[in-house]
Amino acid sequence: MQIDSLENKVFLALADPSRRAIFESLTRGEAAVKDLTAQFDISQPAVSQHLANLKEAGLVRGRREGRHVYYRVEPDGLKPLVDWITHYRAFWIDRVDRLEQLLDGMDE
Amino acid sequence: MQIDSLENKVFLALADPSRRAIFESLTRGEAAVKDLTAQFDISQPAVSQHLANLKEAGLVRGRREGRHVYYRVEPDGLKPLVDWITHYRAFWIDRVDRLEQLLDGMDE
DNA sequence: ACAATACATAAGTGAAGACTTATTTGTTGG
DNA sequence: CCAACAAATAAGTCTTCACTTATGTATTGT
Repeated sequence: MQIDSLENKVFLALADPSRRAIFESLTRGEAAVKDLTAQFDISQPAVSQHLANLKEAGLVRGRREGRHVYYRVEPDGLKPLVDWITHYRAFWIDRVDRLEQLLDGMDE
Repeated sequence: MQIDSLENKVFLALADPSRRAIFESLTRGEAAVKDLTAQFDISQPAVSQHLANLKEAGLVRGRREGRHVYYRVEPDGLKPLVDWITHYRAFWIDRVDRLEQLLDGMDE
């Protein structure tokens, strides 16, 4: 029994193709659950569950307007993912830098 | 029955915390299966299975040397992930740019 | 050659997860 | 108000998956 970090939630949320497809759709603009349900070949509850998952991961935000709930992408939602990547990317760049330094030193 | 794309494999591979931990460990340097098994609290077969998964996703590469198999990070392995992110990040930046253009236009 | 070491594969198990249908909860138009 | 619509939640099913133990496959040292 372990609390999952936001980072883990983001990775888990994006691991599912349907969820990524929903997220991608939302990057093209706000949409109500109804619209998303029409757009994909899964039931309305499935869509709602995916949205709840994305919301839990901080990737998406819901806004009620009358009978509809409009979802939109949360701008900083991908930050944990970006941070994770840049962290390890930075490591490689650092290694490359150090390699270059080494090579430069050998030139002299 | 559906082929899964490399993109999907990458997302799936990184969705598991143990697998991310193994990947992260490998960014700190090449390691044999034995070393990784010692490092984490799971069995050797579990480690091998995770490595096979990471390899299938193009995130990792194995090199046999005698009885040992040394694994290392595949430098371009994260590219699908980076591409995916920048694709949608580009969309937001574009939106921000257009918003700024609009605001600039209103100044005149 | 063979015992030992390192790793991979096989097979089984329990938990998590992605769906479904059925129902409940909000919210409005008539 | 209430019939109808929109979305969320409940409950059940079937699959996927992360592990385990057991076994197979390479590759050495002696």
